[in-house]
Amino acid sequence: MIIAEHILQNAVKKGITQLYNLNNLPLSFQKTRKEFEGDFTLVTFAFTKETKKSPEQIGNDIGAYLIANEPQIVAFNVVKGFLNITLSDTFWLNYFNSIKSNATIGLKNPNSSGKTVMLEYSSPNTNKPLHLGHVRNNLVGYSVAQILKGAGHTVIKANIINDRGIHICKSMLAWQKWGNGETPESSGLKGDHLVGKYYVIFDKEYKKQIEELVNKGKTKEEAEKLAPLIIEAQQMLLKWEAGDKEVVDLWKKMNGWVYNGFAVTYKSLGVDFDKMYYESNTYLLGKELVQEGLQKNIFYKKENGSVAIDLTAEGLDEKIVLRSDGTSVYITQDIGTAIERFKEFPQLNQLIYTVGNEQDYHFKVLFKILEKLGYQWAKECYHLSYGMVELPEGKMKSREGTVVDADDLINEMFNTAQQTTEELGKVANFTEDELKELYRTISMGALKYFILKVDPKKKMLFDPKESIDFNGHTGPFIQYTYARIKSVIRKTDLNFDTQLQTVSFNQIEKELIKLIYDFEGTVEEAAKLYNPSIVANYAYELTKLYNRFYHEFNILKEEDETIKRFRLQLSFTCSQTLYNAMNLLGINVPERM
RNA sequence: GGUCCCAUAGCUCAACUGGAUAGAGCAACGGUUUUCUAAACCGUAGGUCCUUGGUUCGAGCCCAAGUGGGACUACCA
Repeated sequence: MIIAEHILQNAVKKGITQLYNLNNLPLSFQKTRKEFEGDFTLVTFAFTKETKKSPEQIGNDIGAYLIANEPQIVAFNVVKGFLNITLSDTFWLNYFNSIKSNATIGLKNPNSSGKTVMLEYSSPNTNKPLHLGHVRNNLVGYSVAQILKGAGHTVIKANIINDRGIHICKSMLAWQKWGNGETPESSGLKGDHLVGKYYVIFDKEYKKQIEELVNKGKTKEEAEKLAPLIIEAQQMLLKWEAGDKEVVDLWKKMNGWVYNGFAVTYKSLGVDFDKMYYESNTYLLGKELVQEGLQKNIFYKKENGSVAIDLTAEGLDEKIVLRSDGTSVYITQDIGTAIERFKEFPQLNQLIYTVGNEQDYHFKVLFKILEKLGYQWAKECYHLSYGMVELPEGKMKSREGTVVDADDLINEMFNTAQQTTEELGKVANFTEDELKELYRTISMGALKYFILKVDPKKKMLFDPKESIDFNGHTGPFIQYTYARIKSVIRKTDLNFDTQLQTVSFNQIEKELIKLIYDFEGTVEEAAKLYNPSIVANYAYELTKLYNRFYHEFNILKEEDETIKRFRLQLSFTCSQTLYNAMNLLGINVPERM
């Protein structure tokens, strides 16, 4: 329990009451910056108005009070409006003793918060393989789920597969026309790639037809609607909706290929789901709710028969929720599925959608509509909006082939990991299987860390010409440090039997303990903000500091037995903290590398 | 046209949500290994935090205007 802040809060509160007879001033402590002496800092500018004293005076008053009245506080200094407070070494040692052998350091007990969250992520289309943009979605979604679990929430990971619609029919039609019965087995292609190939073929042929029509004098818009291929695809969609056996069988067959392909990619990425939804089952949901909304006058019928909602008062536009022919649009089914999920899971407190920021507007509208329909939980719906992954030349576009394919990238990373490891030549006694496992761990560590270290909200750049690094601020650096600690521990007997009573630790050791102390708050903050990058950057800070420690001080060769034991325990606790932090990111750490 | 997002070192990203002298990695340059894993460590160099005004004890962060970039604004999904 964030014990240090607790002590400071209470002591300072009492002090202010006694010194100035003031109550309920908001106190906020921050970590003291490295350049200054101290552990925590109280900013005293905030109290100048109430106390009518200078910030320096206030700092000195409170500081003196703390020294006199709180035995755990041993020193203070004042710089301008900053009161820097130092806690005793005993306090930090006690803290360390209390957590050092705790495997779940920083994490709350599973399901202890009483809050249940459904987190939807991944949500692929079944007409093409996954690319780097999807990878970011999967990694962010999975990591946020891990972090929310770490914060004690119950998390249901959900995936809604976009398995129907005109885009699926495009692949199907192209395969029918030009596929010659090709299968994943006959072609040696991964199922999702095979289907994606025909999606691209469709687009190429479709563009040809458009061009021909334009040459015959049609406008581009007319040509896009008149091209025989698109008309055929639309007919196929109608047949699918009517349950036409031939179309449905083809659809099942090709979707099956895609699912097999996705399963491989998901396994590589290390992501999984508790609940699968399929749009082919849910796309009709929401229609009857439109009737309900009409009766409540939340929606209105337009002259042409379509149904809409007016959100101009909210700063949004008018939005169609049902077409004039009575069929639904995308948001209709989103309304339906949201309601369905809260019915299916009555204990649900929150619904999180991991979807790119290009859909910010869509979700604003969706949540507003749900709110207007009177659902109390509407305000607990949250769009976990992440930025696009861009290439140096701009956004990735599937149809134009300017995408970084997920499987290709994963394979490349694997090869780089293998090559780098072989060059370093430290794995002579690994078996073949152990090596493969190690390359997987390192390559995915590099890829995942690369993506998760940046704030999900921001767009990020990926340059395929520059391979993802294995040195510096990277996943492998953290993994290496973990393995390094394990290597030291393997050489001796680590035991926590006796508590350390008195150890005078050096500056870096104290900083390490303080940093370990920060982990719990870091996890809480990351959970509050749905932001894995906070955990990623924390892990890096701890790693860097540990390496400095490792370089400057001996552990096994230390002659003073007490210090040796302390350093060993401290190293272990660092490794455990790194393990937990990386686990929140979905990154494995190797025992040796 | 309207709405929203973004702009920090040559490049990729931080900055604990308004606090102290804006930090890392990569790239460049120099150094460290008979010692627990050199995927490491130490050092040098690199900044008009897009611009201009405002708010305040204090602004990279808040407000206003401008510049540049992006997304959205379908009876597509």
